[in-house]
Amino acid sequence: MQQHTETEENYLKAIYHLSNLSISSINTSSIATSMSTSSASVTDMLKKLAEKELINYEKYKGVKITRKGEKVALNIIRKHRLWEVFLTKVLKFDWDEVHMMAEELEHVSSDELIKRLEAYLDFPKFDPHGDPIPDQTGKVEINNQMSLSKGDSGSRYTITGVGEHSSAFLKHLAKYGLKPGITVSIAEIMEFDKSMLVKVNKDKFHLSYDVSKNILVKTHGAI
Amino acid sequence: MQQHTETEENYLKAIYHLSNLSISSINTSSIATSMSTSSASVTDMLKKLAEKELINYEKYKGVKITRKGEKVALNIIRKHRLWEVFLTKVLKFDWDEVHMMAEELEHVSSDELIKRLEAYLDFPKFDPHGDPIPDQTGKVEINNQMSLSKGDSGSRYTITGVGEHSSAFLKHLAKYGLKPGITVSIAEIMEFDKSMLVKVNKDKFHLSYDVSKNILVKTHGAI
DNA sequence: TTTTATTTTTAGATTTGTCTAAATTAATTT
DNA sequence: AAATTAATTTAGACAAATCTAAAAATAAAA
Repeated sequence: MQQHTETEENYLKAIYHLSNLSISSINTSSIATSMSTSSASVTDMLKKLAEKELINYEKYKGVKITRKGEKVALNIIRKHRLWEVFLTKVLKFDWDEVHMMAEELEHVSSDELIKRLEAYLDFPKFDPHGDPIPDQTGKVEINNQMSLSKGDSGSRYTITGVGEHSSAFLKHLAKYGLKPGITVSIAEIMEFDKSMLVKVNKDKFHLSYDVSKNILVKTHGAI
Repeated sequence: MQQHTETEENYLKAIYHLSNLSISSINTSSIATSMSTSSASVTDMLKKLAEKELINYEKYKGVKITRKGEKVALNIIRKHRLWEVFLTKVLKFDWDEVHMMAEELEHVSSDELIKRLEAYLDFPKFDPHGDPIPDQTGKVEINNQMSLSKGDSGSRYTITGVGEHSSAFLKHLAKYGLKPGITVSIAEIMEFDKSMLVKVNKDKFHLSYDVSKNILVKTHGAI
C-alpha cells in the first residue's frame, strides 16, 4: 500500500506545503531551497514522482501535485502531527522540541499504528503548533487563520498557530509566553519597519515584522 | 553520537543475537541466513563494521562483536523492547503483532525520547515476550532461562519468554494460552520425536519438539 | 528584438547497500 | 596427502539519491 521511499515522501510533503502558499505552480528552485538540496537533484526526483503520477510535471513549466500525491502527503502530515501531540501531551516534551522527532516518526509508523495512536490521544483536531490534523481519508479542517502582521492596531486576536516551525523561532515565542490559545491585542504598529507593540494580559512587548508575520491568528470572538 | 546507518544497526543486532546463541565466533553464512541476504553482502558489511571497530573480523576466520559494538546493539534492542511494551500496554496490540512495528521504531527514536518513554511506561524490566530490557548503560538482566524441551517429565516450569519471535509462532502459542507468566507441567515426554504432553491448569496438550524448543522457562518456585 | 542573465535540465561521478558469478581459501573425504 | 566439496571473498554491475559542471531553455534588459 505504501510504496514510496522516505525521500519521495519528503519531496511530496514539501511540494504540498509550497502549493498551499501560492496558487501558481511550484518551480524547481523553490523546492530545492525548502529541501536544502540542489536543483539538479530536484529535477531527478520530479521525473520519478511524475512517473508515479504523484505530480504533474512538464519540463521547464513547473509542478502541480495530483490528488493522488496530495493524499500521500496528507497521510504523512497526519502522522507527523499526531506524533507531535503524543510527544507533548504524553511524553511532556516542549512544543519547540518535537518537530525533528516527528519528522522521523512520520515515516515509520503503519496506518494501523496511527489509528490506534489517534484513538489513544482522544482524536485531537490540532497539533501543538495549532495545525489541523488530517483524518484517515485526507480531509483537513481549513482554519481561517491570518498572519498577525496583517492585524489592525487596537484589535484583539487569538493565536491559532505558527507559520514557521524551527526550534529557534518557537523558543523565541516561548520567551514571551506566546503559543496557540493565547490572546494578544495590538497596541501600536510602527510604520517604518512594520514592527508592532502587543499586549498579553498585563505584559507589553515589541514584535519585529519577521516575528509577527509567522504568528497565525483568528480575530477574537469569532469561532 | 549515533553515527551508524539503519543497515549497520541491523547487522550489529543480528551479530549480537547470534553471539548469544553460541560461544564460538560467528561465521558469514549464519549472518547471511539471519539477515536474508547473500554472503557477499555480509562480507562487504563486515569490512565496514570492522573499520568502525564495532566488530573484530579476520578474513575467513569469522566475527566477534566488540564491547563498543555490543553497546550499540544493546541500545537498539533497548529501544525495540520499550516500543514493544508501549505497543502492547498502551496501544493494546497483541504480543504477536508488535515485532515488525518495533523493528522500524527502534531506528528512529532518539535516546532522549526513549528515556521519556521508559519513564512513562514506569520502567518495565521485560518486554511482552519476556525478554529483558537493557538499561541506558547497556546492562541487561541475565535471566537463567532454559528451553522447555530440556525439562523433565513431572516437573513444573514458568514460562519466561520465547526463542522465536515470528508472528506465526506466537499466534500458535496464543491458541493454547501460552505466554510469559504461565505455569506448565510436563506430563510425558515421547522418546521417538521428543514431543511432550504438558498440563496448564486443567488443560492438557501436545507440543512438538519444534515448539517446546522455543519456549523458554525457569524452574517453578525459583526467583 | 537581440543580448544578457537566470533558471532548469542533462551528463557524468559518487556513496550505500545490494546482487551474481568467478576466484580463493578452508574443511572433508577418500 | 590428494582430491573433492563447502564456505568465503573478490570483481564487476546495479539502483537510489545525491553532487558539480556544462548545456539548454526561458525570462529580463537593453
